[in-house]
Amino acid sequence: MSKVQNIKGMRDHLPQAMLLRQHILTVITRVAERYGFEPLQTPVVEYAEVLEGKLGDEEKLIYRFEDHGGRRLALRYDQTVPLARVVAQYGAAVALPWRRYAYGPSYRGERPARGRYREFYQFDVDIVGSGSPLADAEIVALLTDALAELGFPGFTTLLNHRQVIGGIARVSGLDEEAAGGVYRAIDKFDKLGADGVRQELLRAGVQPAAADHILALVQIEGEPDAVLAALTEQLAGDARASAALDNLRAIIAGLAAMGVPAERFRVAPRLARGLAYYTGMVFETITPHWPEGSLLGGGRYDELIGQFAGRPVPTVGLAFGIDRLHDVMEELGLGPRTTSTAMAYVTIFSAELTGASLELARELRAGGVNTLVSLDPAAGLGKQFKEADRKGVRYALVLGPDEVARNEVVVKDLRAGEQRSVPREDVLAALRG
RNA sequence: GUGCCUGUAGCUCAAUGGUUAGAGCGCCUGACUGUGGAUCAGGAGGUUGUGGGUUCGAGACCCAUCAGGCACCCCA
Repeated sequence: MSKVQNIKGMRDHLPQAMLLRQHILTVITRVAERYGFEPLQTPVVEYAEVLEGKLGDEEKLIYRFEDHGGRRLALRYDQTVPLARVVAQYGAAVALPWRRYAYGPSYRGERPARGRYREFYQFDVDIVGSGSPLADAEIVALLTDALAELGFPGFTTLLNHRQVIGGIARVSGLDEEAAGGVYRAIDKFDKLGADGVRQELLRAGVQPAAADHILALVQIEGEPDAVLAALTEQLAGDARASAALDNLRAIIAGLAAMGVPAERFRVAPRLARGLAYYTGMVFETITPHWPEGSLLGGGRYDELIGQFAGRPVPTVGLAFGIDRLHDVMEELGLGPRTTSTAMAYVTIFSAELTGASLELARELRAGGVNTLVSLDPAAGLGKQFKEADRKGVRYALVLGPDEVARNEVVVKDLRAGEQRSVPREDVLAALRG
């Protein structure tokens, strides 16, 4: 193919997009480190068998290939399985509990759509080696802080537990085998409504009475305590579900104690989530501004790492979908509208004064001011101002013969359209002020 | 992976199967004094996503392919 083109479902991020993405990354990193999380980076490529057998149905989406030596390799599907590999591989070198964050691309061979790509970036935070409900709560508290700091309006985290869903299926007379289709049907509640889900359930082979029972349970809404109380009553006969509800109660108590506002989370028995490795609490964060999917999701997976390590390592974590956060923020006009990394543009008045301008630029940079300098001494000031303006730089500086003679610099605020002459030694202060 | 829709200038879009495919915005040059935006005058920019086919004639119709969007599926 001679065509100049990028791969389907994989995007180039031009400077304006990158500046917003970096802002998102900076905010989330700051929040994660505020909670004491530590960075980890792993390769994009893993041995195929590392990824296989952990993802259930989704395994067909893994990109696989052979290297020059005939080894079966795969592009990572997420950053959770690589984390499990690392924990198993380095043993006591990582002290548990371990709070880890990781940022990078993952790959899934899906049909691309809005907010969904074949190469996509996730920011993962996980707490490895703790089964405490405080760990679950901390993950949710962290994401709430991060989204609030990014300026997201009206987001809510829906909480559920794998064994609550399991209990609903069991109490309705279904075996674990039939439960898969039930989960998928339940998960579509917001999209299909009660009648639609009922039809799906019947299609999955659920008896009408059982379907009605499931629907009744799944539709329980209200304050977390009230929802939990109602579910406790309905699922009293199921020991695992009862334990799960106690677990959710402890997590919610933790959230309150950590200062997470009550309007930021709800208990939603209809939340299912697809990834096969979740074992405990599951959650996803939604916003009315992104109706077709979640901003991020996660949960507790107590057995995945054990598959590698040979010992139980309870873990809870989440993945921020950076591409989605970016798309939503762009649509809502959130975040900085920066188009340049530079704050100042130093013009060059003439070939003879090139040295003076470069010297000024060097001083500004030494003083911590991001500075762009003209590359064309032959260009008129008008053209240079235009370049500065187009780049979105706020200040243009002029150092002509008059300024040199008076040891001054003209500082022009391109946004305000005003300019003034300041003594050379005050330029840094003028730009910072 | 399945179905539907779309692809024309850097961007947003025009053009009944019929001359040399147009407009707005943007871009470049100049009017402009040592100065961006505003105004005016010029200018550049297209193998109509790509490859086949039908036709006297295709941007338009057909097939394939690539890319994007929507609905499934699933998910970040």
